[in-house]
Amino acid sequence: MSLLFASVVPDVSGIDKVFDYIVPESFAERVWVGARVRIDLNGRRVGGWVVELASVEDAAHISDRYGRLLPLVSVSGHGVEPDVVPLTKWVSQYFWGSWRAVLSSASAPHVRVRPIHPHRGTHLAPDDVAITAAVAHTVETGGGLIVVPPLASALAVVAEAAHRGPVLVVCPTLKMATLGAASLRRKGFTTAVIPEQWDAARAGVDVVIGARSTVFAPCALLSAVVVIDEHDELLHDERAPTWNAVDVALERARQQGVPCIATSSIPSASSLHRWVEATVVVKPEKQWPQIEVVDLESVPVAGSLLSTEMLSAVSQSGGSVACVLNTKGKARLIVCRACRQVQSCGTCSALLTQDADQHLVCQRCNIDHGLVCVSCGRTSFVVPRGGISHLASQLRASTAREVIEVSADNDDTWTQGSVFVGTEAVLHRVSGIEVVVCADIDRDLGAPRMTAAREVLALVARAARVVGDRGKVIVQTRHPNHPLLLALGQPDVADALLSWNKQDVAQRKTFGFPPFGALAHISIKAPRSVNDIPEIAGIDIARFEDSAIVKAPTREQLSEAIAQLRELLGVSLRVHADPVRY
DNA sequence: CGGACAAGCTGA
DNA sequence: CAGCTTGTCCGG
Repeated sequence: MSLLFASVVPDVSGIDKVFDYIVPESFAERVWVGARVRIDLNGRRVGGWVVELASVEDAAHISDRYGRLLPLVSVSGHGVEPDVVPLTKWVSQYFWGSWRAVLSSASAPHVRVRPIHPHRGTHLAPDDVAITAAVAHTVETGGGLIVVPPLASALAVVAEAAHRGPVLVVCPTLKMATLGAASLRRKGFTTAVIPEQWDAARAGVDVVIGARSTVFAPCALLSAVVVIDEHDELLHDERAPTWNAVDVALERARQQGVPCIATSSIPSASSLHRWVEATVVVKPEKQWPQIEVVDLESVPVAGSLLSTEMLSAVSQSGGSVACVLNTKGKARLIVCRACRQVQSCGTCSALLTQDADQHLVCQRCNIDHGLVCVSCGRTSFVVPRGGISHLASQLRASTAREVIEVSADNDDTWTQGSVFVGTEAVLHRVSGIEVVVCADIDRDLGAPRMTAAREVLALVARAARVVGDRGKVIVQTRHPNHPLLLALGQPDVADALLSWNKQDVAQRKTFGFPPFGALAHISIKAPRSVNDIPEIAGIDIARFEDSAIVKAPTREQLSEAIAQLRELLGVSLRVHADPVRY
């Protein structure tokens, strides 16, 4: 007689182990690897995923180890695709997180999956010669990077790949995926948008498309994986394990023996490094909008952000103009609405912040100053938004057009064709923008971290996409000789950016930063502290208040060090693989 | 995670 | 030393 056994990962946080169960004969037909099941665990009924099935032919060998096993309670239905289960395990190991968390991100939105008849679209003629050639080249070499600026070209890459068979497409946002799917359907492809159309994706369509967790979605007869805008930070999951959809897409493609194609207008350092031999730059007629780099030193009024270029763009453009002024990293002031007093700590004079209960607290000496103004005792405060209101009022004084401040607590419907002032979020919240002005890029460029220039580049690329190739981006700075800004000012921006990018990659090599070394951010909960981190040979540890950055020459060495720390610190240790900022 | 159990602390 | 808190281990 043969017996069936299932290894199950329980869906309980804090348990990162696999447990074995007997599969009752009545379930045997309905259990598969990846299925959601219910199990008895230590007297509790909990959910879980089957990660392995084994049948034992000879009952004589079973007695001891298997004699005490419990049966599965029930089979709930769909969880993870069987062929994706090994991928989820790889992700949990590579990014130092729990298997359970990855299985959870990779699971179908419902356990009930309705059967749908497979439907493939008709194969159509390719529509862009340059892109056809680029895709052919990357497919031949087993995968690669295609540098294409506009979203339409990225979708042409998807269309070209989809001519060859079903593709899985990972986008930074669901919004982009939905728009992309609509455009591909107009071209005659069948699509499934994840997570909504999970069932259709399993049954079979030309294009399975969605945000970052789509990298785990089903795709019948998968022939290629495509990642759009591979440089985008949104492809990183912020929750532990902090996996990155590009790395996961590559591993999925490797496991399933299909090519992985990434597209970007401003490739990340790791992709440029990884695909040195398989990078194709596609050059359509016009790819980037006009980019103007303005030297703020030449502004007539000292300290003002109102350059002649900005004002003439405001007066000449018929459509909306967005002025972006990031206030990231600047201290947020809390000001009394009544007496205008800036709230600061009486003991150490540090600026106060507000906690979840609106209490004014000093983070330096950890004192709760209560709910009232430290000066007049009233309870109503305002948080001035950095220089945004200031810039808006200056603009109002200089133009007849309507100037609107865009902020988080202000979500009116906008008048088209106005001038909008706000943080980077303006680019996502206003439509019909013709001109973007980055009013003071030095605030972003001067951020004290290795990735500052890349973040600026990502901002400019986002602005470029918002205005389209006939719009205009104005970048204002006091350091027009910064290599990145010099590149942005070149007539052939695409070319200049690519060489800036390669130079940046070379510079990272000399510092041993990713992709040439491995980084992790670790945080440590009480009762343990950063002082419990020992020195480890070959590992660079930068200690902060309750966290540390760990750097190693290779990922293997870093893995070893983290295993060692896990052993020592246990559950007090939380690991963030490949921090986006450092 | 949550229960079991062991070792440490307190008070009459 | 009962009764409680705190910490560590384990689950199939």
